[in-house]
Amino acid sequence: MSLDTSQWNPYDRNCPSRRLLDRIGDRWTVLIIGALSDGPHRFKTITERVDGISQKMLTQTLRGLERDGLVKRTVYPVVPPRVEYELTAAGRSLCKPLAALEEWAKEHMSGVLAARETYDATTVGADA
Amino acid sequence: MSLDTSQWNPYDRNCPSRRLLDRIGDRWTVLIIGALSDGPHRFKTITERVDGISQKMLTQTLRGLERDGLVKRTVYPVVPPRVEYELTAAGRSLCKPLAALEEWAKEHMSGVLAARETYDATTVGADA
DNA sequence: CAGAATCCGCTGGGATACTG
DNA sequence: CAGTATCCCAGCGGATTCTG
Repeated sequence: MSLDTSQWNPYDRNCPSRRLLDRIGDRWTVLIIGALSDGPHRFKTITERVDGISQKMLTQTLRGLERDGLVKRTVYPVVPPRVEYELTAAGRSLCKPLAALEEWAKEHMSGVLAARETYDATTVGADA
Repeated sequence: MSLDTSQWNPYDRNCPSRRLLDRIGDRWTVLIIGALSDGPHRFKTITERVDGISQKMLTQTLRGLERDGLVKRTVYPVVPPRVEYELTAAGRSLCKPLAALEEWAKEHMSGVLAARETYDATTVGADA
């Protein structure tokens, strides 16, 4: 592939890679990619897997991912409509990094919770 | 450490791990952790490294990271003030996953850009 | 079922001014 | 230098309604 990664620098406010980082770090993107990591799924299935996502945000995020070439959208001309979403090769390559993030979150959840208690207890003076 | 990760599920809207995922996927968190990955740094240094971040967001994000036990804040009682931020052990464990994300973004930037052009060209009908 | 469209509140986040 | 405090706007994103 011979990719020149040196030309992209997310630490520069004007670099497109910063916005890409925004997208993939997006609250819903992480979960949607995760939900699609085991194969193609219908719109409704994703809604169920990603608990609490609104239909608007799901559509919107999927469109963005499709535009970025990370997800492929397939419409089956049947009634009622059947639309399936699946990761492209690029999309699949995102699975591992995002899964790692998910894994990190789960592993450190209790530690973070504990740290917060300590912090909040130490930061006395905010209460009446 | 024997961590029971099975109790956390970010796909559940009420699980705290979803919010943690939000935090670490945050636009600024990724860059700030990255900026601190090579050692302690002063407030101003981070501002310069993370191009375009406002002092408000830097303070706010750093406070959140400190509260979560990912960053340690050290104040040197000198004048003018000198405050250094450094990653804790937990914070350092986040470096690799986030660096992977950054790396992914840089590697796939050009592909994504190309995909967008194709998509936008295909999606004719939005104009005029 | 899959989605488009609309209304709208909330807050993320920038700009600016002030302080220790 | 390292913040804190305010003002304020844009847009994220939820709820609801309507359609093919």
